[in-house]
Amino acid sequence: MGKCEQCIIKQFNSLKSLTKDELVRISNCKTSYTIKKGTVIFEEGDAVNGVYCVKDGICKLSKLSENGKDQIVKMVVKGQLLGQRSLISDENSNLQATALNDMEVCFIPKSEIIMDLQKNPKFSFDVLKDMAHDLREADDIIVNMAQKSVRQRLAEALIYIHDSFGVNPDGTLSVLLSREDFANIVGTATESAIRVLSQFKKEGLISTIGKQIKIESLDGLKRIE
Amino acid sequence: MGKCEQCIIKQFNSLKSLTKDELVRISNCKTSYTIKKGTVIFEEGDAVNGVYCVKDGICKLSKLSENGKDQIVKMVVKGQLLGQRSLISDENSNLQATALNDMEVCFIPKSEIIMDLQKNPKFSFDVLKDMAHDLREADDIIVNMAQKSVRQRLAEALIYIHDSFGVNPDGTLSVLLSREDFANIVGTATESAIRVLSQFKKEGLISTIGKQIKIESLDGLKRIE
DNA sequence: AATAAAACATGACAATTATCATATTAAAAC
DNA sequence: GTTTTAATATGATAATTGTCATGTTTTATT
Repeated sequence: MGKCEQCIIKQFNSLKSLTKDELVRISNCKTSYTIKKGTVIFEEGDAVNGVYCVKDGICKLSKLSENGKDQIVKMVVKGQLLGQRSLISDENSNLQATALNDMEVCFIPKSEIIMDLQKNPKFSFDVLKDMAHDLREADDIIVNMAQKSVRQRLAEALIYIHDSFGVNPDGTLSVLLSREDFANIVGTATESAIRVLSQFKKEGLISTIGKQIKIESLDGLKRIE
Repeated sequence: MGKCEQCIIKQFNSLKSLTKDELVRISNCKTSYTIKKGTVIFEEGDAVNGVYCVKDGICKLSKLSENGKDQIVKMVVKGQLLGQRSLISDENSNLQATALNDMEVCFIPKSEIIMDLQKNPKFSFDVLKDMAHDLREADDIIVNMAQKSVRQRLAEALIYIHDSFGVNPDGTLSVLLSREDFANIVGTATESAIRVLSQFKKEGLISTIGKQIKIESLDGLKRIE
């Protein structure tokens, strides 16, 4: 099994602020495993007793609403930490995490991380920065949900996914989502999301190869009012 | 001028985790003043170079959207800290803060707080918890915005304001908001907010005395589907 | 107190979005 | 390879919400 001290993934998240000794300690109690596409990693209401360091793959964080829809609030990709918040607030999770790909993760038990949070101010300040960033992102999402049309929100979702998670060699978005997932990101009915995507296709803003989506005109999408 | 060490307000926020020495130091460099209703405390894009400890009054945190509307993201009341996030992320504010009442605040310069964040793990863990809580709240707002009707959202906003900020002796909500503010919390047109409130009134769920709103049936509001 | 300016209210209508029905296509199971 | 199932697609229609017009009330100003 790999060692945290030597793991390159940690460069991309707060774990980089841990000392060598701390990393060695964590390395000894972590469990590293793979999660199959579609697996629910934790559910709403679950006690999440640790943090997942995502070595590969992507998962979605979503919340079930009363009308049966599953609003996607955030996506966590390679390099990021999953389950930070529940850990800190000492409450059960308010979100469900589901793997969108096959994932490779390391699970670090809560007790270890809490210890470091309490002893290493640099680490805890780093986590704080991460969280401040998430909060800022959440504010933007609130404003978008409240003030923009489905068409605008979907265009922005495509741009976001393109810019944040990148594209395959053939130019298609590297994160493969169902139309339902898109609807759940944007907060609309699946049919509406499908309709808008079809429209984008007609307008030449995107093209599709099966489920895969390729952005043909990033500028065009950005210009949508 | 009052001393932080003796201030009861700090009980309600993270400052309670500071040591006596730290509080004395902060007390010596804080400035305490009043802010008139309607004053913009800081704007989007401003560098917020400190934290406000709210001793009395309420303010709203909002973000301007492209269509000219001003989405309210959060309200900060007596006892809470204002400007935490911008402080931590070292970025300019993404939100505007506007006083809804006359406010009494203490302003603590950034450098002092950052020093404590880096030296007092208990304090920084407390701020972390606060932020985790805000994030959870933000998630809930996203889901509500995305999945619920204006009617439902407005009912929930009324319940939230009632439960979080309390009522006057005559039973009216203690936070006095314009219809436009309600619209900006719920993320709808002012006319729509007015219409829904009128409807609630007709249904006997609320009553009004001028701008003041009194909730007549909390259960009725909760039952709205 | 008279006037001006906001804020509140409501109607009429348009635009957006959801829902239901029903094809069509793609993927999974046998 | 065929059957079954799930995902995608599109039309028709209803429900929700936004916009514009206009009137009324409240609040502020002189």
